[in-house]
Amino acid sequence: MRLLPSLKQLEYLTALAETEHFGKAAELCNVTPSTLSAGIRELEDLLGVAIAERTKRVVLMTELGREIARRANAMIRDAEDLMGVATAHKEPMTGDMVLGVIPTIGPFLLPRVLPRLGAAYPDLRIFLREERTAELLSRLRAGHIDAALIALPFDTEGLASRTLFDDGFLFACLPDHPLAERPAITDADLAAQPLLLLEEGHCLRGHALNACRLAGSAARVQFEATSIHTLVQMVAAGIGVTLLPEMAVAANIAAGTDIRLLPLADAAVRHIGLVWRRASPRVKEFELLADMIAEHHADSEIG
Amino acid sequence: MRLLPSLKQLEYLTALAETEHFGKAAELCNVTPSTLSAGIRELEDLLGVAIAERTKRVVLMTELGREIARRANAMIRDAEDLMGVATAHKEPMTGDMVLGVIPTIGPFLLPRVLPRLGAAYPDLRIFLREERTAELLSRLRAGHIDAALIALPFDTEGLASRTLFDDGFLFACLPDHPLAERPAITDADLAAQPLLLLEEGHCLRGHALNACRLAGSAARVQFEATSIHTLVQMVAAGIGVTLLPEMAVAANIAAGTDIRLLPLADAAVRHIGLVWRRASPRVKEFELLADMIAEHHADSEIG
DNA sequence: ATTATTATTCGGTTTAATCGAATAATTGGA
DNA sequence: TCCAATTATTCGATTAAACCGAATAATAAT
Repeated sequence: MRLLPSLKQLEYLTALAETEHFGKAAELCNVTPSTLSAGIRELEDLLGVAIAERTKRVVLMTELGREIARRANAMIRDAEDLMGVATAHKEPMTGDMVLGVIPTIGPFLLPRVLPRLGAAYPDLRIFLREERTAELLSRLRAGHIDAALIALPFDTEGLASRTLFDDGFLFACLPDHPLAERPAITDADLAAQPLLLLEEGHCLRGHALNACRLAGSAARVQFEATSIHTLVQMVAAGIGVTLLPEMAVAANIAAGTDIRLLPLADAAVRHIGLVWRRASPRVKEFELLADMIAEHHADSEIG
Repeated sequence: MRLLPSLKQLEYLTALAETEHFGKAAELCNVTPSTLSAGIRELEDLLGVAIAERTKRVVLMTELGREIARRANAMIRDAEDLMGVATAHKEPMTGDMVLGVIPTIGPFLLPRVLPRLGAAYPDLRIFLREERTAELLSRLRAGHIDAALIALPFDTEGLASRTLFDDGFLFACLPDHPLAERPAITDADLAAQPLLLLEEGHCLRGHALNACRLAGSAARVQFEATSIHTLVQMVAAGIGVTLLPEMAVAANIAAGTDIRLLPLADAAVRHIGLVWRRASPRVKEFELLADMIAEHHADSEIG
């Protein structure tokens, strides 16, 4: 049978690729430098190629060495996932789970979901990380977070995702605005309105523009806010109008202002979804988590 | 540092999952049953879960065991790929390469490309496998073939691909056909023609229909052939008309018949492409191969 | 030149892997 | 029901591998 490298050797390799220093790499692996050196040597013998040039005192990884280290990294992550499958199967919904969430969902959904989650699964510790979608997906792919709550559509190539529920938009303006007495706001109305939006990078910006079919006409945007709360303050101060997610309105984001909230004639939504790595060991748990959030939302719709 | 299973243990596991028999699995791994038994036991201890139920004399894999074996299989393939990266780097374009090709490309392209390839890389042995696209991609993903020559567009999700050149279509009919004297055939002409096509499963069928914007109207199809050669014979026998790939015409497929070949007014093409697994160790070689085929086609266009 | 740093080599020790024979468990047939 | 055949497992012994620590060699900085 063909010979394969050992995972231990691959760990040595990734440590060396990371540190470019035998001593530090050895420390990372909890072995002595001599052991690590021997391991790398074995690997080079096995592969028949040079992984690191060490003519001088400094270590320099070969281009090929980096490529192999990249694959080795992936394999080690796979091995950890494999271990995770077993532990997740033994005790589902226990231990630590790192959850990413975008800032236009987190503050409005999680305060009501997390208590319920904690009650249902007391041995599960949720760690939250609030970032924008692109950053979350990057961290997700790298294995730094287990799953992420984001708004779709978004490019989730290579990931698994599930839609939990839809989140609509409401038109927000002051009572003295020309549209303030309308029963509903049409696309045509919106097209004539300079909208206040979040700054570039927030998916809500694109989803809001998409909601009123204004994807191309970014030129109509007047000012940019850094958070939904800022957005509300700007509307309340009479600077302009905007579209707010129903989710944020339901969380009383406009409380304490005299902002009017009007429905849109042509219902448009963003889809709130949970995404995770396809090969994640905790797929079953994510399904449970998704169920719980979807149910929670259905409940709060009624109440 | 967290403990990981060894690749050897994972090999034992995959062998056991495959055979469901300790003795045969041991033979596959070239070890004694006792060794394999101990290895599986260690793995179970490490994971903390039962992989195989062996209360009776027969071995029954746990559902979880199968899932873990699936992952183990992928990891071992990754390890082999990693080894392959090194050997491919040492001596590119040598050794064995298994190439898949669809029947509507192979006979027309390869007879002229393979000699050139053999001359350029005398230490490379090409093994061909001629199947339809779906089968090829399935075998590609499973690692049974290294790369495949197919016609795009096709769903190549998760694979890497490169377009080599475009292959147009020609209208084929007998001299006594009403359209035989036209300088070019329009979409409207084609819409009024019942076409002869290949049987279901050949991508050429879809691509030809797509070439004349007839995707939906499969009802217009009269008879089905099992190969392009049959198709030509049917046209020559006066049964009907069809669309033939330029590539096949260039290979003199209609020689010896009095078939008229007319260009299409609205140029439509299929894209000939090479696909491979993204993680394949031979990516660099596939780029070389793709270059060679594309250059070959450009040359033969002129000549 | 000298010193500090760092990868490597070497000998010895500990640990792990593997084998072969014996054993236990189970099934199918006599 | 009991016997024979099959098959996984256990056990003891052997072999191979992993690892350490000290010594060494090579290099860069002072």
